[in-house]
Order: sequence, then structure tokens, then C-alpha cells
Amino acid sequence: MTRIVFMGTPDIACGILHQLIQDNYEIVGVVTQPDKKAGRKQELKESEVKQMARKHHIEVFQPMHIKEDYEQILDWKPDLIVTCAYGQFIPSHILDFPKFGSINVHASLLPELRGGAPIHWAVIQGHKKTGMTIMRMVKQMDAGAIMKQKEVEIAENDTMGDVYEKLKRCGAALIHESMKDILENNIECIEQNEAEATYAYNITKEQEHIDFTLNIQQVYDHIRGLIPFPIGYAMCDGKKIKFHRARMQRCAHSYAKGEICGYMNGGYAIAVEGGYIIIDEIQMEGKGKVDAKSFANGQGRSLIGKRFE
RNA sequence: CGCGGGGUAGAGCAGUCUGGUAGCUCGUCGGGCUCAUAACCCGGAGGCCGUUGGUUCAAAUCCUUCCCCCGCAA
Repeated sequence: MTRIVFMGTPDIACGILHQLIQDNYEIVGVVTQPDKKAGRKQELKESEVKQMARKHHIEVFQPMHIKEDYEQILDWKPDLIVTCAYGQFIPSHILDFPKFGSINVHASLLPELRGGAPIHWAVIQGHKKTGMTIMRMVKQMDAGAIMKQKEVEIAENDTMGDVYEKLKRCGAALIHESMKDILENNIECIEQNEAEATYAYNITKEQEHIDFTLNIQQVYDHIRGLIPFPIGYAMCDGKKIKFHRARMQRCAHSYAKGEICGYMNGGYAIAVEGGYIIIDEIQMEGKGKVDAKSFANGQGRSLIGKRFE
């Protein structure tokens, strides 16, 4: 039987790992990022992939630096390495070791949106569709020849989380359909067109900041592209305020961009170019997430007339 | 002991510094007004002010024990 090593870390990789397990492939080992301290209490947290691997009694390897610490992987004698959002650059003498090579599953329609946050950026940039790609792994990030690709639609009101769920299912289906061909070397690989490559690096703190001077569509795409994680914010009165749920209302008005208009149409309205962004769930620094009406009754009352920065 | 904010009626908050009758917006219940309302008016119910101990004639408020929630940083 073909010996497969799976390398991945976050939840989306679980979709792929789970499908491989379902399809009865022999997973001889799983490589994932070391347990990390998380939260206020700094408790150690295992990656989602590690939790799934342990549930299925698969051996787990967690090198701090895979560049120097990789003997375990070669000892597993893999015939194929499948990776998905592992989180470390993998040296080519590991990638080249298996007889079927190494493949990567990436959450975009490559060569678009290479990098760590392709789903967020697809929504933030207002794309109408995205997808999953299986490709051969090469030294350069997400640049290998494309083996299989499958599209999903991004609906007008989809949040990052909605698209994420679609892609997780899409990825599982794609790996399910493709494994047989991959193991029979029955796939025509298509090199990526470097000229068309775009990049979707991890979201920085600065990029979580919502700029209300942009037009209504841009602001809305930005907010929904950060839901349910990491959540966009803006500043008002020196306080950080996060937007957990929002919608658009296109119309004319005479407010300044970013001005807080108060409770309107069941939400907390903020004026932008082209209409209002209506916030339905909001959170002030130091406080819990609350619905718009509660916010308007309490903390939000004194903010009316002020502007988000 | 990483830094910081907070726990007050069903919800969201003010009051705490400067101890002295429990307050606001909303919801809820009853009544009124209107062609009409997320409208307006009148009235009512609903609180061990997170927990422990202390100071005081008197504690939501000052000191103290513990629990819980959140923002930042990782």
C-alpha cells in the first residue's frame, strides 16, 4: 500500500486529512507545528491537525525547525507527501524523497493568491469566485505545477467563514477525486503563469483596520473578509471597536465618511461613500460582543456624531 | 506572577475618585392617544450592586479573599 505522510496545521488541513483517512489511505505519519501557547493564560494548544491525528492513532511529529530536524519523516519512508497549510518552508530533499513526490493543497485558484491567507484576501478583494488547487511542490511558495483545480462561488454576502466552509468541502472532494490519478501518475501538470501570480500574505494588524474613507463596497468586503477571524476594527474616542457582523445599505446621505449615525434599520449605522454600513454585532475594547441595539442603548450612545478613524 | 478594562433589574450602561433613599436607555406588563408606527404620553413589576472578610453610626462606593468575562501582547 502507498505510504502517505501528511503535513498540515490548521483546521482547513483537517478537511484533507479526514478525507484521506475516510478513503482508507495509509497515513504513516503526520507532521504539524509544535504546540503553541495561546490565550491569556498561555496554555499550550495542540494544532487541529494534531488533535485529529491522535484521534485516529496516527503518529505525530512536531519539529520546531523542519529545516534541521526531519529524519523522522524519511524514516517513515513515504511514497507520497501531502501538505496543506503546514506553516514552515519544507526543504527540497524532503519533497523529492517520495517516489510519487510531494503535493500541496492550496485554498485559491493558483496562480492567484499565493500565500498564507488566500481566503481572507479573496473576500476582501471582492472576488466572485475562488477555489482549491492541488499542485506539485517546488522550492518557491505555492508556485508548483497545477495538477487539479476546483472552483467555488463567493456570494455577495459571504463572510470569510462562509467561503472557508465551502472550500473545506471543496478541498475534501478534490482530494477524493484526484488521489487515484495522482498515484497512477495519470495527471497532466500545467506550469503556472508567473506573470499572473498574485499574493495573499497573512493578515497583519494594520490590515485588520477598517478604513471608512473607502467606498461602501470596499468597506463591506473588508469587514466580511475578516469574519469570523480575526475581525476588523476601527478606533473612536481612543477605543478599539470591532465589527462582528455587518451589512450594506446603499443610499444618499449628507454625513461625513466614517461618521457614526446611531441606531438605524435594526443596526448601528456608520456613514461611508455610497451609503451606510449597518453593524449588527459590535464589540468595544474591554467589553463583550453585543448586538447593535444593546450597543446603541449603552456604550454606543455617547459615540453618535463622532467618527471612526 | 506579561500589560490593561470590567462584573449594578431580562439586555446594554451611569453612579465608585469626594461613603448617606438604586439611576439612564431598551425590553416587559397595564392603561391612553393616533388612519398609522422601532412613534408618543401615563403607570407598574423586576436588584443580596460577582464572591469572602474587614473599616464605619452607615459601604455599589474605602481596604481584603476568591471566582468569572473581555481588550492588548505572545
